[in-house]
Amino acid sequence: MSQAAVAQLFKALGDPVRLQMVQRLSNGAALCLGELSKDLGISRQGARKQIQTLVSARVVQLHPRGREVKVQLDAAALAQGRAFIASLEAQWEQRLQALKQFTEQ
Amino acid sequence: MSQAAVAQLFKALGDPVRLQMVQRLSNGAALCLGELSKDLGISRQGARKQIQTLVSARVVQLHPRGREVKVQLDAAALAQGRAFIASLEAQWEQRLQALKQFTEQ
DNA sequence: AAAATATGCAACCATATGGTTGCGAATTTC
DNA sequence: GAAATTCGCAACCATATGGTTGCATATTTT
Repeated sequence: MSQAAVAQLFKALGDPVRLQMVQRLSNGAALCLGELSKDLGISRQGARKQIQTLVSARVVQLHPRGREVKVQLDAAALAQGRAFIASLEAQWEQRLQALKQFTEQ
Repeated sequence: MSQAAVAQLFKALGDPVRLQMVQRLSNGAALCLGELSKDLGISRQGARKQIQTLVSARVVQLHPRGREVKVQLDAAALAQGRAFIASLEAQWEQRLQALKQFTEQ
């Protein structure tokens, strides 16, 4: 994944409302737009815009089902985010190791 | 960590310039403000504001050293971000398992 | 067919964000 | 002590963002 794509992913997760949505989707059953928009303290249309942000960042996918639209979490996005952080941590560890060896010399 | 803190962490990582800074810090040696601000396509003061965002999200710490200020990555922040995503993935997996069992019945 | 439900579209608004420039101050270096 | 380096502060600007309201549309349900 490109730097820009990773940044967009983290940006999408970097909002309390969107983060709660993602948490709900990972927790429970499949939700439609209306259900996912409840109890967030904002209007349905406000929530809809946040969901669109998640769609654009590929954190979530939409599946129209008759009158309603199901929202599905894309676990691959989460995996990519976690992998990116892990790679940063690996480089950091490597650097610490090199520094330690230098000190011991 | 609170939801808000996690959101702030991801928000801090959710920008190309800041993400590149974090990558530089995990990669190489310790950098001062000026060095970290180079080759980003923006001014020193522009970069300084982005660094402040990283400080506020506790991704990075500042250590004044005479005339210059060293910027240090806080690996704990990365770990917390990774842990949060991992917990989401765990819940997701658990849900998939439950669904699978239901289908097999 | 009428009513209820779930959603979409668009305009609008206040504030946050990412960036700039100009200038001053502290610390090294020569 | 003068010059160069590194940084801080503040004002300013354009655009993005997070939210609202009003209204239209498609699908179920009764």
